[in-house]
Amino acid sequence: MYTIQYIQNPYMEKRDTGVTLKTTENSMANSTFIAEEMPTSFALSISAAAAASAAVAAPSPPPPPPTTTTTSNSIFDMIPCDIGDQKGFLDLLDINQDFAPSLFDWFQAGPILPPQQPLPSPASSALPESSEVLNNPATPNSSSISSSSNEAGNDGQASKGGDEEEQDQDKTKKQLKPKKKNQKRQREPRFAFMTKSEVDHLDDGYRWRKYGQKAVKNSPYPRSYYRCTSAGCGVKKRVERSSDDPSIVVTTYEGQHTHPSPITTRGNIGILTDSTGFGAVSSPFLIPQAQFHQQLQQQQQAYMYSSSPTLNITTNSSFPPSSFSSSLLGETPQFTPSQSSWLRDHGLLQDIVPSQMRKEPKEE
DNA sequence: CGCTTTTGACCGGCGC
DNA sequence: GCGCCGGTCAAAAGCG
Repeated sequence: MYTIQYIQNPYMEKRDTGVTLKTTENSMANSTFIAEEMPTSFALSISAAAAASAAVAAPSPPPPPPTTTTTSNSIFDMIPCDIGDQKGFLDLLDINQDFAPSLFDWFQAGPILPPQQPLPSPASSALPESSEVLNNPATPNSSSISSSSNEAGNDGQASKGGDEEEQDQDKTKKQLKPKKKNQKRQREPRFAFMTKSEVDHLDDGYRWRKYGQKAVKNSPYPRSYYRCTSAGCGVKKRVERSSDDPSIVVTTYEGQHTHPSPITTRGNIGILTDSTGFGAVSSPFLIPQAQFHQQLQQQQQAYMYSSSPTLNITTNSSFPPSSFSSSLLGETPQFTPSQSSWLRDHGLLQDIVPSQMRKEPKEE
């Protein structure tokens, strides 16, 4: 099972506000995504075993303990992490804050549609500024984010290609990009989650190339930096093991993929597909925004009519499927077709599914 | 041979 | 201004 929690400051502490996504599947694990400042916490549970069922937790009640004990191998066991940034998760995502960001939103990191059905849940107001999501599940690969910093990151770097001349100048400058000083580089939306895993680098369906590794202060474990290998795709991710709990891996994603997941392409995601409808998975990263919006709208409508919504996202953002309701905590959550597709489209399930499941279905 | 990982150097931001 | 730290670069090594 995966437990996903949304925490405001994942890193430092798991806050109340959190969403927990729990999935219990064969080999699934628990992950918790935490988004900063998420007003309410919600939990989502998915039981993969059943085939893609998921439930979302309800909003208000005190957030469940972040630590779940499951094990899985994919990213999807998330645990709350903290992303260093102070910025709100929404900011990072570039999401309209009016709509409370949801975990899903986060995943998709894309623009969100206006809520068609305002959720009753109050949490919304709170979302103001958090920006990162963490999850603390206990599964195979989890990681937490720490986006804090200032990141000077580089997204902005255009550098490389940019001017070769610069390179000539100095090697010293090699990496420099003429960034404008005043202009801090804009950070791409980031999303972090923690997963309990023995493997540091989780298989999330995309291909990554490691471009750096740094020792982390106050932690015996190094942080690894990965970049999506697809041409033109600037998505990056950081992976580090929690010093508090070595079994937990914190993964932070930054940016949006501009291409489909190799896995998807290959049809690896099958797991949930067929029966569950997770099939044609397209993670949020994969979908062009315009298209994504359309899908969302359609999906939203679908949700509205969904007869048995099991998941509920409590943020004010109605966005994601309002149908996700928290009804099923603890039990095997089930996704309605529309829900499934929603998750799928947003990359939730896809991302959440442990690689194991995708690759080698286990029994657990 | 091509791609990925390793690893030391370097840069920019931030705090003191 | 200086030092620390996070993040990135790129050459070299490793691997299939």
